[in-house]
Amino acid sequence: MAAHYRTHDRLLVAVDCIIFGFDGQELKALLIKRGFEPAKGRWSLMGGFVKNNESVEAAASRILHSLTGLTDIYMEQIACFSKPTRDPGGRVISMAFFALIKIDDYPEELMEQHNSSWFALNKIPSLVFDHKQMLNEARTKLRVRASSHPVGFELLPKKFTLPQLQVLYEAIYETELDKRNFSRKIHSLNLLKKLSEKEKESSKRGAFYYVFDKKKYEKMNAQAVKFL
Amino acid sequence: MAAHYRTHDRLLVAVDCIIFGFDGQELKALLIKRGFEPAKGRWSLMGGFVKNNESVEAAASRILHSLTGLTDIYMEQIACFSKPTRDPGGRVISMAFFALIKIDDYPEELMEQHNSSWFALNKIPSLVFDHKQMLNEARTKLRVRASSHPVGFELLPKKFTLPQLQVLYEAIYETELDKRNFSRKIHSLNLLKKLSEKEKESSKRGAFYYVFDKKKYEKMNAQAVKFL
DNA sequence: GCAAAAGTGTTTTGTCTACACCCATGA
DNA sequence: TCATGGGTGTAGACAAAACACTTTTGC
Repeated sequence: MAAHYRTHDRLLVAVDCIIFGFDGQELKALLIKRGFEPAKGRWSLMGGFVKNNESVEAAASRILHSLTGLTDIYMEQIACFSKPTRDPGGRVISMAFFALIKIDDYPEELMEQHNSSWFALNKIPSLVFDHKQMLNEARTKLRVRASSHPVGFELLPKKFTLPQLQVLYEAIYETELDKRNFSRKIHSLNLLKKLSEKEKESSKRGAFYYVFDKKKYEKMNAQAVKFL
Repeated sequence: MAAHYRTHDRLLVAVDCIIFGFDGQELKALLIKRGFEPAKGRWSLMGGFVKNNESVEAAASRILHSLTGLTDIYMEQIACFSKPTRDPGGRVISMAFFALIKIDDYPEELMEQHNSSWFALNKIPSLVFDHKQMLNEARTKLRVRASSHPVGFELLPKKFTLPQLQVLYEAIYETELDKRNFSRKIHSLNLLKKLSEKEKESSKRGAFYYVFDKKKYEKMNAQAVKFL
């Protein structure tokens, strides 16, 4: 590996992750209290620096793992934020990612340990730097993505009911959906397996559980399914 | 501006631009023969390094300007390419952009001067590094973008005819469109102003010129118009 | 027996697609 | 006068939206 590019500037490259979770009612984002200067003590996205020997995706995975203990998190690039003055601590460009996790997979202990907390999207506190903008773009991107790819399931437990799925999509799109149309649409995709078991907590009658049939989805090698 | 992040790795950050043009028949991409090692003499996207005091967008604009002499080029981030081994010349992460220019605005002299050349998208030669992948993602992104935003006009002269516009969209989507449906769709958007002048080169009858009414579009502050 | 959520079909509306003929003009 | 590309309307197919009642069961 020769060194041809000696004369050019080298920059600090960070990744910042918008981690979305769903509590059954609302979409939430995981934020942490910054533990170091500058802006120590303020709410911020989870982030870190990209190392010399890793891709930005690898950096994001590493950082997500260090916060949540999870691996194989669904993740997607949003955009590069690179205004020279965006971080008063130095010249840092940041690649923003959104990540989708099942909210229950993130253990409470770690929340205390890392000073992290879930915030409903309409109750986001002031954030450091350009993190609010990143979060807004993440939301937009999530909506776009969810409309053509089955990413919602990343936010739900393995087993979920149709009403739960509907509430999730209503949260993502910030709209109300008609349950008959929703049900028909979902079933027409043929991507769910109905279980015989029922969820009985939220109603007396109980709602059937479903699981997402990932294999089937991959088989139909659909780049994009018109989802909702 | 303190220096808080001293211990972290610094990386070379590049931008690479997929410059699209339209010659009235086909979509083309502007490529240049690399003038420096590594991979000197091979076809490549136009790129360069991001400087310490500029954003990636500013770097892309600067680089596009240096190649084409143009300013205010329509431009959009595609994705960050960052595999550690992607560039044998060193550890460089690259932000890919696509750019849309009017093909006639790029003067022939500059093509010789920079060893650049337009290539139809189905006749792209072998490219350095991961540039082919960047180009493919650019194409996808252009399609997505053009389906919901009026970006096609960036590729056409100020005055254009409906048949010209249709051929452009057929090139972007790689499909044939029905001219009656196309015409109705375009007119229903109410974003074109019909001129009284006609284009008479490509037919005896002549086709009316139109211009895109950018002000009107911005007034309807449409984030997204379902375009085609 | 009633409150509360689950589940299911039909009609209406609007959008997308397919399709064919006349028009204006230069050669 | 004819060859060439420009311009226009309508009917059928399909998908999306609106809409209400019955079922189950714990209390």
